[in-house]
Amino acid sequence: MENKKKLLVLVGPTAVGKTTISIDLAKKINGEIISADSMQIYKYMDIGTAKVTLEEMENIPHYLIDIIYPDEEFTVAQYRDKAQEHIDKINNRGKIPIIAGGTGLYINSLVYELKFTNVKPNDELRKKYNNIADLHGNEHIFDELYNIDPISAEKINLNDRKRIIRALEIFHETGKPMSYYNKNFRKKTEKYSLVMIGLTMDRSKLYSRINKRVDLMIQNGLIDEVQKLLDIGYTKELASMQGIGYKEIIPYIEGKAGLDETIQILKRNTRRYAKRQLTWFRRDSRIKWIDVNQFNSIDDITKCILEYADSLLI
RNA sequence: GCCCAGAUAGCUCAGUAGGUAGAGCAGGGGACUGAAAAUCCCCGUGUCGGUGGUUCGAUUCCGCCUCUGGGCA
Repeated sequence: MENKKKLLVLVGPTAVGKTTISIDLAKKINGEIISADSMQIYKYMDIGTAKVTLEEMENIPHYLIDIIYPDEEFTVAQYRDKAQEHIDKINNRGKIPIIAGGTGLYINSLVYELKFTNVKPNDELRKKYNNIADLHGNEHIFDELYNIDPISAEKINLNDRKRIIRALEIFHETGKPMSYYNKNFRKKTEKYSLVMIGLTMDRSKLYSRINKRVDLMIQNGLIDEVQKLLDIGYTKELASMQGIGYKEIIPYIEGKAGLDETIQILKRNTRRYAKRQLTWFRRDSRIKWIDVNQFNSIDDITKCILEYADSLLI
């Protein structure tokens, strides 16, 4: 029997304490950390993404943080390729890779047999379809999709323009409908000796942590950080600038919103994001959930994780 | 102490010419496959402040009480 590579995945909503716990865990199991966070990949975006600092890392190697500039494009497929490389290398060194992060799609790209088509984003095509939809309504492009790929069209809402366009894009580039590629939609990977841990806590406690963290971000200079990004020339249209903590601050900098209002919206959007993350991760039955409030210390939480992960420690 | 205005969903408020009520925000649930911190879908029962009265029936009308604003002393 072949020796499967080991993989420990640590997920959870924003502000639940993933960073601290992942580092403590890495120290105890001789692990290295691979981030699964779609915003921490960007350089210069530190405060708003609650990025780990060098000091916090405590010499534990971290990967896939600060890997591109905010105006560069990045996709899940790239993430998956890079992450898999790191997983292999860390295993080869006799250490345990820990995926830690909150971006569900990135996690799924490693933990399911996602067969991405080889259709890369086509900005021109996307622009074209956006224009059509602006002029004639979503119905127009939705109908086009329905004619070529009714199966996918059934699953996509008329208002979800992004997905309609992506499905059209796939057909346009390959001549085959998206549903053709999505046959093994939710096939769990068997590639790894895998343990998945989810961190959670009482919703109201999580929300007050989020609110406090946002206040702290503002205190620590989030507004300056956003201002600097704008000064460099990174515009609000960039995917990176759509991140929570950036898209809300820009109207304030532009004088279109007051500070209190801005902070309220930022807190709310972060709360909603945490909720969506929980929705996403709840779907994966492999995740073993840990309510972090039931423990008195980080050390106790890590010990609990180690019990779940004993199969990796042999 | 007196006069006036309020008291309805977690918050701000609307409403019922008497037949037990609905918006916004907040919040909850869900979807998701190369933009994902993105994008999208669904969800509103609450002693209508308390108590007594009128009435077949009161959150709605009347009395008293409590509380909160504002005004007069």
